[in-house]
Amino acid sequence: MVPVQPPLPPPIPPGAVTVPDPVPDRDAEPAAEGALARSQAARRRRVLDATLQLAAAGGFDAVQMRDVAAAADVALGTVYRYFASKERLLLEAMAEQQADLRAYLEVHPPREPTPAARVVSVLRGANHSLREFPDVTAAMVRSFGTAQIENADIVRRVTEIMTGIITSAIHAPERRAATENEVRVARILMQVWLSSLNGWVCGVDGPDRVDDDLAAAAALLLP
Amino acid sequence: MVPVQPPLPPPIPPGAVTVPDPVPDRDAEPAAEGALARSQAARRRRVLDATLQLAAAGGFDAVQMRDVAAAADVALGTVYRYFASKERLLLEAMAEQQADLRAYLEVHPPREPTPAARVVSVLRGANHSLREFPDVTAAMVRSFGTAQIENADIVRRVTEIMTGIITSAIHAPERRAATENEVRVARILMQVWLSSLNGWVCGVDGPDRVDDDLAAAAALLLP
DNA sequence: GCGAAAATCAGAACGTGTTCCAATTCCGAT
DNA sequence: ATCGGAATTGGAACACGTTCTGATTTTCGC
Repeated sequence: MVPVQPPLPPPIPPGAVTVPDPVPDRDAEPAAEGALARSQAARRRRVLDATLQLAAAGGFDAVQMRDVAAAADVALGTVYRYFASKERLLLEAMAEQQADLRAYLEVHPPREPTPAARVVSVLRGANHSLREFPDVTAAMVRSFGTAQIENADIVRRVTEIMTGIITSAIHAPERRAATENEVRVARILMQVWLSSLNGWVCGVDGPDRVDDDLAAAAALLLP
Repeated sequence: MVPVQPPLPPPIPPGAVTVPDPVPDRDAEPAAEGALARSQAARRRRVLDATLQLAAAGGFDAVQMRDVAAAADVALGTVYRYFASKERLLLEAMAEQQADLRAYLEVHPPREPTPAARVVSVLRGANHSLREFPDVTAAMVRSFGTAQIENADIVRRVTEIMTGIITSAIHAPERRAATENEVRVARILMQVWLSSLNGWVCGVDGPDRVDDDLAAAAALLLP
């Protein structure tokens, strides 16, 4: 079992949190020009980094909005200008993490011969990374489980990314549209994944259970 | 599709909340004798009823501990003596609801000819009831999704009841031990169920999606 | 450069979950 | 009937997410 090396980004290299890269605010936006946009992107990034840093230390409860603001060197009100709630903040971080995983897998698709083996390989790799920062995972999964209507958009984005990752694994390395049935199976696997993660971060099951659940489901649902 | 009639208990007949039945505190405890135990059981019940009543009105946010205490005619501290947190309060209500469903199904097992059809029938019936009180469902599912380590026991209880309901449906009406494979399948279906409910209460999907997801999963996993 | 508009800041303030405490009431054994 | 201990009460107090406000700074079009 080759552990897919760096699927999820580490929650933060503990130094260098000031003035990171001037990426555009969200993925897919045409990179607004001025200095404002630049400093805003930097601020947003600092807030997200501070969030991950705090979550890595003590999980959901350690992500206190006043601390996030302080660590990001930003006023509390500014945090709320960028992220409408603590929940949203963590969900955006989760979406970013999943998007990073997807990007990584596009460069390093799984090589196993069968769909089931590929799916298991990808998800094991992801879980491996999640297990290295259990508190970050717990914070994100918990936010996911608490989600309200006002965050439906990010929740949807996260589930779509996860489903996309799984469908890609099903028919990787060939890149073609997924069949209707593949999408159904991928959705089920994503649901199993989320529920299983929830069971883990709640302390109901050990972390291995996540891998086991997914392996069992993949074996039953995929050739 | 015969909607299984009253699988989940209605959140409360809006009247008659004072001094309900003196059932023993939890299921399976030998009904302690004295007046103390009796009044305690009544108190506990009032608190749970008040919780459901408030949840039915406005969901998770409407269940405010001070209001629960007032509605149950009990001091705030007493609520916390019985339920260590708001989350726990809602999870215990959820466990009770699921236990009621299980009890109902023992009397009215599904009659369909195939395991898949029986499972779909049972879960559709349950969903039908859940949809009648969406705010109650949302409150419970949300508590489930937020669960912490200190509530691992109830979370486990709930998942076990749900899994048990599904395994029973798989091989109902004959009552025998479930095979290892049936348990695996039941667990996957339970996870799909929970995830799907989460998607519904988050506003990501419509309520029909829950039925659809379960039907699709059952079709893929069961004969 | 200059002025208007937007963004940010610092901090107060509010609501709700949770904890704590002193006073009181209730139960059960003597 | 009474005493001791446990349960309950009413309410204050605290923590943290969230909102609000007025002052200050930054950005951009002129």
